[in-house]
Amino acid sequence: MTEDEALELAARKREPAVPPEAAAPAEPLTKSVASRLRDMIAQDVLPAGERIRERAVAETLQVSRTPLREALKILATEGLVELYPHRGAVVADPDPAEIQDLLQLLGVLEAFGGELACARASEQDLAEVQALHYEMLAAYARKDRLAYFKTNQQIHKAIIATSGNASLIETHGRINAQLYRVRYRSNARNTRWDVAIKEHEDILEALSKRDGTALAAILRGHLGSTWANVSEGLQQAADQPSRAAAAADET
Amino acid sequence: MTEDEALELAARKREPAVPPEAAAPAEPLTKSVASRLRDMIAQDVLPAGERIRERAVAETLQVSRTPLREALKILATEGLVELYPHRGAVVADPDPAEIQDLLQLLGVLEAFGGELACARASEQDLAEVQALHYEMLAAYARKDRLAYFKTNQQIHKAIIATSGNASLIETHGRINAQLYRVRYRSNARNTRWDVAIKEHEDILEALSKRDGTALAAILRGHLGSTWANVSEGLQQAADQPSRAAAAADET
DNA sequence: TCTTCTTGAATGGCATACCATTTTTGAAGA
DNA sequence: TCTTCAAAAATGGTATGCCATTCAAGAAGA
Repeated sequence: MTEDEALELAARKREPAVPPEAAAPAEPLTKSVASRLRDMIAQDVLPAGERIRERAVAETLQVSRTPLREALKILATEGLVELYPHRGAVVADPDPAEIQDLLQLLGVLEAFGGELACARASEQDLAEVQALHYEMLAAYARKDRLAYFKTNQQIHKAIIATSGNASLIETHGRINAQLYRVRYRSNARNTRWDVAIKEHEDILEALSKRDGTALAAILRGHLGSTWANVSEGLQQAADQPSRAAAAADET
Repeated sequence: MTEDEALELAARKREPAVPPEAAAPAEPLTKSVASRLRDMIAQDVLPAGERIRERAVAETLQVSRTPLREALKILATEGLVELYPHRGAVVADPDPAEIQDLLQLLGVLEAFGGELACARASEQDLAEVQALHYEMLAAYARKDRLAYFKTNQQIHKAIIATSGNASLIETHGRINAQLYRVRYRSNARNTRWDVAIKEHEDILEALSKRDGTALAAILRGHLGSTWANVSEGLQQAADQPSRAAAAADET
């Protein structure tokens, strides 16, 4: 990875000669660092609870500490990391209560988005969600959990996007990001897959009928299933500690 | 102001001799700069749409550009300023559509908070809200718009706080901050003061009865009144430009 | 052997310096 | 007088260095 990034850096420095498009505003380093950190957190490259050492991570990412620190402030505001004065940053590790709070809030946001979507969506928008739904069914048929997870996320994102409320879209994205890791893990061991599929059928039906009230109710409850699965997973993890936790105990 | 801040700075540097309490974690500069900027934006010291010159503002605040820039990243994430690559930061200036989106979202958040509050609030919590309500009535009786505004904000904040959902509290605060300026101005010219009071009576009644459904409905609609007043104010401003805008035209 | 204190290494916080891009200004030409 | 272009000033972006605080290791004492 380090080599690729070095090449990328070199490419960036070469560019100024002939900018392909004057419209390209040249994204600041801070922003791209923030994106990469988000990915690293989502993919557990930076595991929850782990301390982020500025100098080490800056070197890994081939940037100086300044943009890294600015990116960390952003992630802290987004709730993905926590900052302790003079003690550095650690990747946020929400406890069950926080996860439940986040899921409930997300449910409320999705319910609102669903209502608006029913009122404002174009036929094209509805067709796109329908298409994603079929893609998800395809992943389900193949028992491809990863594809299922991603398509599922896309569907919810698409519904929110068609709400047309920019602040809602923004806020939903933020809350969702805080839950990404948890939901990803939950998806991997989901024992209620068929239930989720059924709920999605209901979601699509309400949406195509433009029944905002019904859709809102379904969406708000939909994450209840997620919570049931997540809390079950957490319980299981508590009873039977993972290898990682056991290894940590050995030190 | 510069002198006070210089003194404050000196005080900060003197402190390390004998820390009064070891429990005081010494707030980072970035955080306090962010707070001050938030205040400056809320109070129109930094007017909406205005460009923020890093070097100038840093000097005013008696800090270097580093913590200032970190603070700006935070405010940008919060939606209070907008960052344009290589072109700097400007104070966010939401247009009517964005304001309406924000108000609707805030309404949904408050409705959710109200539901939870009805379910979870202690008698003590309810008593506190009731007390704030009477304080607000006092301000209304005195036609003290500023006191009314602040108490009003406190009431809504208190209800959300008793919801017990940390993410909701956080998110609500953020959306509310984005609307602070607009609502402050709106309050100053509100022609529907009596309507707002009536709605607050209803809010208190539903809360004391712990009727979550009713409270949610009222709170969600409550901001509709705010929107009516805000949009009326914006319309008026468009018809009859303010002195500030006129002065700007002269240049 | 365990506890406590001291000392040094490591880390984060902040300021400063330099570079690239953008904006402004003013001079030349139409 | 207006437009265009070029040079310079200003501004934001990034890297680096120094300082204060925290953390870790080891020595001294119980």
